[in-house]
Amino acid sequence: MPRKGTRKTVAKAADIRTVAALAKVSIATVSRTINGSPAVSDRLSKRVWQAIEQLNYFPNTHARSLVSGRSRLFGIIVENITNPFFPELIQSFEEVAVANGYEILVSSSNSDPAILTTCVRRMLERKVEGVAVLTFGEEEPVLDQLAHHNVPLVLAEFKLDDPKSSTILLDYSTGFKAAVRHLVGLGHRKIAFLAGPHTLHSAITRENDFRNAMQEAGLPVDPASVIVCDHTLRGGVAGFEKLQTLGTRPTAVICSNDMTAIGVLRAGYMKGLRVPQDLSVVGLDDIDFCEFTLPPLTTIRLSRTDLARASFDALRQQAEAAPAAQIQREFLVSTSLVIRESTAPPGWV
Amino acid sequence: MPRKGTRKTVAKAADIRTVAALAKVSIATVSRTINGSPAVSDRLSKRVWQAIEQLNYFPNTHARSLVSGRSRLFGIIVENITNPFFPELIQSFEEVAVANGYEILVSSSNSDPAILTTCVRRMLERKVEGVAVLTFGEEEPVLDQLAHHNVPLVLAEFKLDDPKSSTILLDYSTGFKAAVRHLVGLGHRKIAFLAGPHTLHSAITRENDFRNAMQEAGLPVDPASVIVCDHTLRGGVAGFEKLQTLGTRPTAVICSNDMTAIGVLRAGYMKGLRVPQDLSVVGLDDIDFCEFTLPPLTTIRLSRTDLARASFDALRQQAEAAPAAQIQREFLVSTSLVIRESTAPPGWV
DNA sequence: GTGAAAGCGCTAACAA
DNA sequence: TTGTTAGCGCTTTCAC
Repeated sequence: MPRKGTRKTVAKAADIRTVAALAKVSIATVSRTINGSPAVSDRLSKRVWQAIEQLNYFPNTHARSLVSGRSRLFGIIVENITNPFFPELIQSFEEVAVANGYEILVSSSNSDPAILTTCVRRMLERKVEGVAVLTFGEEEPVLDQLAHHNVPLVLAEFKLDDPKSSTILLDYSTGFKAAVRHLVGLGHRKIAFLAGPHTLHSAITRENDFRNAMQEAGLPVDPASVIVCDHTLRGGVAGFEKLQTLGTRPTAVICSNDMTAIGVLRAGYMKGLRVPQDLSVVGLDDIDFCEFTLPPLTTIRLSRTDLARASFDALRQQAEAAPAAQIQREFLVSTSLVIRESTAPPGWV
Repeated sequence: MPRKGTRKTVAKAADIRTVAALAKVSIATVSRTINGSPAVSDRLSKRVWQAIEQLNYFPNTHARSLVSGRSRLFGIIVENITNPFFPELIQSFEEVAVANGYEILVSSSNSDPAILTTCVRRMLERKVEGVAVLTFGEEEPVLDQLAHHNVPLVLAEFKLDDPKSSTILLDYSTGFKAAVRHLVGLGHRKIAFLAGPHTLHSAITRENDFRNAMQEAGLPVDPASVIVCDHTLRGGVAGFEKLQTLGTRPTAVICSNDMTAIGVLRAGYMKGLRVPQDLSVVGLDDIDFCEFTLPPLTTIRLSRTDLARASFDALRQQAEAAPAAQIQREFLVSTSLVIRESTAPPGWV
């Protein structure tokens, strides 16, 4: 039989005064105890903790933030949560943040400026102490608004002329060079590139770094074999089809991200083309799934743990540094090649 | 040349008093205007909005929450963010929430009670107005703590004896019956099941519903052909291998979730077994990726939009209902079969 | 319809 | 070392 509906007059949750009363100290002492101030005697501290325990008390974050001016909240804005790279990135970011006593507010912009504006607004209202903008896109107007409100920012691959902002530079170059070297070592000469949309900073950087790597290897880049896709699986399928129409067929293709590469894998399979025997495929990101594609994908790894870590560190420094302190405003995250089974000598059996 | 370091003495962000002063009204009027109180004359309202615009003002959420006792925050706890189902679910939940003026706090528990406890604690501190616990697991102790603090709760497939909690029931039964009927229609008689871990409520329910569907179809369930996996891709691979050792080989297999099915697809491919010719495979969830597996996966669709929507509605009702109001405490989310290319008649060419 | 004033739960400056 | 007290920025009575 269900309990009666009386519910013992909904006891208002314990507040700092309740604790103080029970511990027979002032609220200031309770506050100090909670915040680990050294200026509290063991005797009182013990009494306070006991009272806290007994009342199942925990402080009200809103009150705390209001008076201290610190929310211990960071925002993170990603581009597109459908690309597995981003959930994985958020996950890493959250882990670091929570481990360091911060909370996170997540938003995905889907590259829609209107959505982005709302996100930013919401974050501003919640008084975030910093925002990691990991969209890799061009959202400068909105960023200006954040910068305007003196919110520390960390951007991927983009520098804002604001002392409160930091930048994470991604060294794709290392990864691309390794990838090209790897392919050349296998005997490939004709290497195509499936690029990302040119609205993304990262896509442009990646394409440039691919070209540089090719140049360094002394290989020409056939303009027709650099095809702009959109970083989605579907886009990879389309890219593969364009690849097939090329007069001189490349024996290997490097993709601007893993989703594109997975699209190529899939389209290739549907056309009866064998990877890696007929075509070697290289991705970029190293999302968890790469291990399980058919065949497992050779890819340029962009460590999301490193990226998350760097973003967090950048924000934390900005948030916690003394006003005039000199802080690190540029961070470098590296890439490396992970060789799996989607690459082999051309014509290999 | 960079601007000088003076930065026009960091103007403290505008607050309600600034707005009131500029609009030449009292702060009460500003507050009323912002909150859409009808008791403000058009004349003043206009002045206030102008001032707000001009100052680029927005209210401080912490102050608001502190005084009103309402945070407009919901928490959502999911099990494992590596399974694409969950990011997709979070995404949907966030959309509904934001569209309705709520914010969300996300946590993934990874089925670790310690992590869960911290999550709950953090959510409590932020004064969430409700938590959606979509872990499908057994975290009753922690839930008790939430319930204890009078926080509205919505749980998937689990009923808590607390007036502040609601339950979302998942009708897997419809989906399983459709799947079995589909397979039987194709000519299958030996249908195996790769179950989820028995620590999850949902896994147990799914297994039961599978058995019921089989019974209804008049088909026996060979105990050996029900194999417990763990809802991961790796687990699916292992499950497939066990399947291969069975004396009498099933011609079709239904999996407790898509990741398991994808594991089967992959393992099958490595063994040179053809799907669907040699083995029909059915998943459950219908994650985005199903469309792109090789071959595209036939699956029992559990709409995450519906699930997110139901969770949100449940929480909102709890949060906003008048104290004594009668509210809906049970929600039903249905499943349906999505037929793609991983199922075919046994031995079909 | 509008304003004055009393807090929401907490931190931090100041006194003791 | 401890306590008193003044707000943090806002909503919400209660007068007018």
